[in-house]
Amino acid sequence: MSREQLISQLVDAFRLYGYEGASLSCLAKVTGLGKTNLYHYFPGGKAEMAEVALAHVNAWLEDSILKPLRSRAKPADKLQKMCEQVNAFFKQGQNSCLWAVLALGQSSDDLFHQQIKWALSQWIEAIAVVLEQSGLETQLARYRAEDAVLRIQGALVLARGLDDTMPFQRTMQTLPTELLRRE
Amino acid sequence: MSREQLISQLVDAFRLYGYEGASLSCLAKVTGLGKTNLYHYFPGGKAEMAEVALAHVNAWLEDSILKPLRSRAKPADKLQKMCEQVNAFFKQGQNSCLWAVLALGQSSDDLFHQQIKWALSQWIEAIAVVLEQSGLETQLARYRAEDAVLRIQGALVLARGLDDTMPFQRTMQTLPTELLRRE
DNA sequence: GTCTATAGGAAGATAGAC
DNA sequence: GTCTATCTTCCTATAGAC
Repeated sequence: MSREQLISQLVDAFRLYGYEGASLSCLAKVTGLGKTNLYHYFPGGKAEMAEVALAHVNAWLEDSILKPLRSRAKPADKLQKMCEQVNAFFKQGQNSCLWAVLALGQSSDDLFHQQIKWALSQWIEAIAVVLEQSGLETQLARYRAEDAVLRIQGALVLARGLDDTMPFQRTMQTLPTELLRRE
Repeated sequence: MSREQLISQLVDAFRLYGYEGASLSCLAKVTGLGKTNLYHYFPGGKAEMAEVALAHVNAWLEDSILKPLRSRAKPADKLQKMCEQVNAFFKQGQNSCLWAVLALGQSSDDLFHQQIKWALSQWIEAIAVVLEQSGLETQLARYRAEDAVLRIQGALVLARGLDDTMPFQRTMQTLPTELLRRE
């Protein structure tokens, strides 16, 4: 198994069970490796595993979301692409978001907070730029960009709370036009 | 200290540290009681403490949100009142939501899932009814009601992730008019 | 790299004195 | 009701053989 696959499994485990809930026995079972092996790959222990998982998600953001948003395509197309990528990454709403899980689960002064803050900020900023390109006023573009990320996060919470991914899927469908609407 | 105060402290502890993160030592410190005393009040242990905390939040929903929404006041006023209650309950976005913390932290087949699902469903349903009263078509009313709860949850996630409560406060301000808008 | 074995501590929970 | 003491289980982490 490649290191990429391994990290991907760690991501899945952490977003399913949370940081505290994902014990080493749990991580060992999920990955199929012994507890000891996990320390071989990640000498820093559980904290390093979570940081690597977080870095993996942040790399996904950079490659699959931010880069396309910064391309020279049309705003509507870029937002459309973004929603498709998000929909795929979160498996139509079945997966929860590692940022949210770690942000809600831990106290505020933790290891991961900076990485999470950076990722969310970058995402919002990138969307805001796209909305400005479409002709929206700066302040409104920023509000709408925050609203976009906020709705994605909320839809993922609702998916788990209601055990229903429909609100997430509808949000992904309507988001591009809602963001670009005049008024 | 009254039982109400005690339970309120448990709610605070669970939504701050999560279910796994809130150890008995932690709960003992937060409440000022010894670990043993907690078992005196809640023989069912930590699981019972979390269930009682959840029941407390659900009672808040019923009293402070659902009851007013079902009153005979004007739709716009009822939604306005709801946002004020939510804003106060979550301390302008500083507190996170126990439903979200428990829904994201645990695996899906857990003890609390039914209570959370019930609460979110009731809330959405109550908002949908209000929006219908205001003249919105049934299906659209339901979508917007889901969107309302979803945005509140997302705003609370963002507040913790970005360490910034502004998106939450703006959401609370604009939500009533956004929900009622014609289009 | 992958195992067994195990250390050291914190977890949830209980017994029983006062 | 509130304490001290204690039990068992599970946790993270390490040592060391193969």
